Amino acid sequence: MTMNSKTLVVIAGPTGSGKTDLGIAVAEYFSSPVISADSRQIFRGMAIGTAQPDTDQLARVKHYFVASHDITEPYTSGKYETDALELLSRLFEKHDIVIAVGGSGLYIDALCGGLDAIPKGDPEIRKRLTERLAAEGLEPLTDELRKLDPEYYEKVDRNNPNRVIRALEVCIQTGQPYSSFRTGVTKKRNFDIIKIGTLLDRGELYERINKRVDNMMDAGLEEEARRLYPHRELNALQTVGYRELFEYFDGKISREVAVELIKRNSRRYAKRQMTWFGRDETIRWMNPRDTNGVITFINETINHH
RNA sequence: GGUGCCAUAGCUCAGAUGGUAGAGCAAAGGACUGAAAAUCCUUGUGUCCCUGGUUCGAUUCCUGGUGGCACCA
Repeated sequence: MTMNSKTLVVIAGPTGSGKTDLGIAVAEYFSSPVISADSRQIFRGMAIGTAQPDTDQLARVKHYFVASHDITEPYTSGKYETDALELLSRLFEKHDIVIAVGGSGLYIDALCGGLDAIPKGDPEIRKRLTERLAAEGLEPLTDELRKLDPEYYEKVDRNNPNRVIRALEVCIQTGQPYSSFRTGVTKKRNFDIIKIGTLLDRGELYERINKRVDNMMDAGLEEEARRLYPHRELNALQTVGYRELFEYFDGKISREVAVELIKRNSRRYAKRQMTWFGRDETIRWMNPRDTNGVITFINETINHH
């Protein structure tokens, strides 16, 4: 039993499973702020498509990392780790419990376990590699990776351009193999972590996702996307809900098809999230509607520490 | 009512001159260390509409039915 111990309650789960509402309820109960762990809700101007908490919810509970950054500002999981930890240490001065809510598995892992200290990628190098990928294909890049980092070459998914380019850019920039920076060590945080996963029946989750997309369209997602269209190349907009509408704006698909694709891609995204979170054995899966059960679980867990 | 065409995976369809079948999409499973709502990998058994016949053997050919579509009345 440690006095003054601090606890981060993480609420994770697939998109559309009710993380936001549960997070608000739990935060209100503990009078805690919420820090979002979501790589897209962090941006301004994307409120509808990324299902950010609504104005009423934002008024009830203090939120961080929601609509806090401009879409033109490149953001990464590494920066999130730094920013979130710094914020947390300030919040823990006044709160014993802080709630983290989000669906970006890598961001949550960065926050809870840390990323290895790998130098930030140089945008120029990445740009060059990306151009080479477009011009020459992937093979010359994997060949180069074999020379610069044979160890990682053996284990990397060599069909995955993002992985290959990331490794290469680190090798080129630092002159050292990418794998030499990878320790796989989980950093110890100076606060306790309770992870809760929002678990819904697959059929129900998919129904909710489909319905939520219709609601987004009713709420003006198309207009939101039109405002963002000029920035369509930005990473922030490589996002379900916008890409499909951009295709519609380009006349490549009908509006109806775009909506169907948003639903389908949201479902696929949810499935990828479930795969990611399913690996995390520290997550306690609970019914997102069972607010009291979740609060009870949190209280009991804290008292046991 | 008549004639013709069609009926195969959740959907759209392909195919075997008779030896029980395969594409696309959908779907499912998985990977993931500074792009992560991104990116990538794997997975195809289904009364081949029903019934009877021919045949060693029928989903394939033939009879009859049922359903759909088209045209003619």
